[in-house]
Amino acid sequence: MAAAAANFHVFNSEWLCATCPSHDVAFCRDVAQVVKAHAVNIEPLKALERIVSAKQIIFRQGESLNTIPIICKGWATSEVPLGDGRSQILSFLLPGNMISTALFFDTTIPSTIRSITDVQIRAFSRNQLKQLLATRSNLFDAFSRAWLQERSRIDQLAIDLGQRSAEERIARLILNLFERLNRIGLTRDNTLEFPLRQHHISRYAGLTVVHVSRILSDFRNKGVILLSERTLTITDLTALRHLAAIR
Amino acid sequence: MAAAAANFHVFNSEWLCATCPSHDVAFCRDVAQVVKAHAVNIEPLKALERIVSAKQIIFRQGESLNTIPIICKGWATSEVPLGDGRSQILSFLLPGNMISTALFFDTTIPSTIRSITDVQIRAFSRNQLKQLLATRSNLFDAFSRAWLQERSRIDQLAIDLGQRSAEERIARLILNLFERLNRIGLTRDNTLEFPLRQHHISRYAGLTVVHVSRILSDFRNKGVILLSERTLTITDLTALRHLAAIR
DNA sequence: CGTGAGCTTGACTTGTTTCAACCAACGTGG
DNA sequence: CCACGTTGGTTGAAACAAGTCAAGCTCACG
Repeated sequence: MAAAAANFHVFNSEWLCATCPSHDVAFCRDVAQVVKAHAVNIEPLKALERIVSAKQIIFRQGESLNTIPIICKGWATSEVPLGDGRSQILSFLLPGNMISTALFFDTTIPSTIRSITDVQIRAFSRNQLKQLLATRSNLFDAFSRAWLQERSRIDQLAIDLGQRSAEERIARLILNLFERLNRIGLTRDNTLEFPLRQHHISRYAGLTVVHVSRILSDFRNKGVILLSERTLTITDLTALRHLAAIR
Repeated sequence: MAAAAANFHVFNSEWLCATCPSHDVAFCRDVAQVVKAHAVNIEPLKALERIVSAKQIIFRQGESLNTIPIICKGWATSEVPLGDGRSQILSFLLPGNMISTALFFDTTIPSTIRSITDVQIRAFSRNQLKQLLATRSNLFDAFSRAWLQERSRIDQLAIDLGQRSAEERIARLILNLFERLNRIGLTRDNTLEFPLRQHHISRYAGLTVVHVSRILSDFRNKGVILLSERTLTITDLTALRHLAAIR
């Protein structure tokens, strides 16, 4: 861990760190101008930097934290173990996401955070960030947006799990990830890095790995996606949207 | 609608209105002392009172509100329609619950609120409540708790929908409602008012009405619950807990 | 008295899980 | 460098949980 000044740009609900290669504003080709216009620089704050290798537990459910960690690079899961081996993934954390907005109000982390890929994290002091939030209204707004988005995402998951078929859930997951990565400039030509294993998808979508495998094969056979070597290409966006929404 | 001074007592995450019969502190027999000790009186605020009869839409998804409404009496749902007739109930709102803590940060209401029974609501001005929150730290804490609880409940729903069987989901729903009502003194001898129709349960638990009917019959036959005339008695709490948690 | 909302039950269908076998890729230690 | 276990993915057959369709029932209400 090393402390360093944080040159973050807060864009919509993403907290993008200008000093991380994958976040460099220049890297976000399409959104670069918008980011520059709306970005909030929170340079005065120091952030603890931490690098975690793939498949490690970063924070354990119930652990106490007095920092607000943000994912700068890599993918992680926020998941809740059930004790009998089962576990539900509540969200996939991508670059720019806070681990949990709930950490502003409670030091206890409600879910286990586990890295999928190698992950780079920067953690702000909760108190310092709180103070900064109080004085900078645009930063406060950015935080509100992040919070509302986190909330609406979990709502959406509950809706999907309650009402939608396996096919719809997986199609929607792919589309969501695509859109989130797209917003921060991490896609190109309908193609994205896709480090998820089938067991991640299954634990997010409430399905068995076997069934996930069948459905992905199905998508491939239908020609809507191309997936190999941790890279996913949406070859027929219209068809995928159709699979995602309509029964 | 009528404006009146609000003599609310904020207890844990419940916002109990002393002037509503069902909330009268005296009514909360078991928790009366605790409430008195921890209650935060927010008398200076005026609240708009509103009474809605059963099965009405109180607020429609996407509607704009600049108040924070609280359920004083009766039950309601927070639900998201899917457009094709399906809809997912995200939470049941009981006396003392805010319609949505998200209303602090966004005027747009993210779900449709519909009354189950006749409902009495009091709505605070968002701005006034915000100001009061800033000056009274115990009120702020109460709000944080309400927010975190709302959040943890929706997380729990997603977990249940993703990982648990129909039987488990329904058993857990009954236990949750029991505990929530118990906390505000609205149960006696393992018995609670139970105004839910099977279609409410089905839309919350992501099941068909038919299947809910079968499972409830099953619970009755096993002798764990008694349910008739909108009244539910848990006759075998241990067995119900067992059904709720263990596969 | 008729109509609609809510509940129950039976027979049948379907989506998803379970179990099992097998394969490919990969890292590791002898 | 090979033998080996581990992780991740695919496929088939059978079992099962939940959905669908349909009929009939009660009850409240205008």
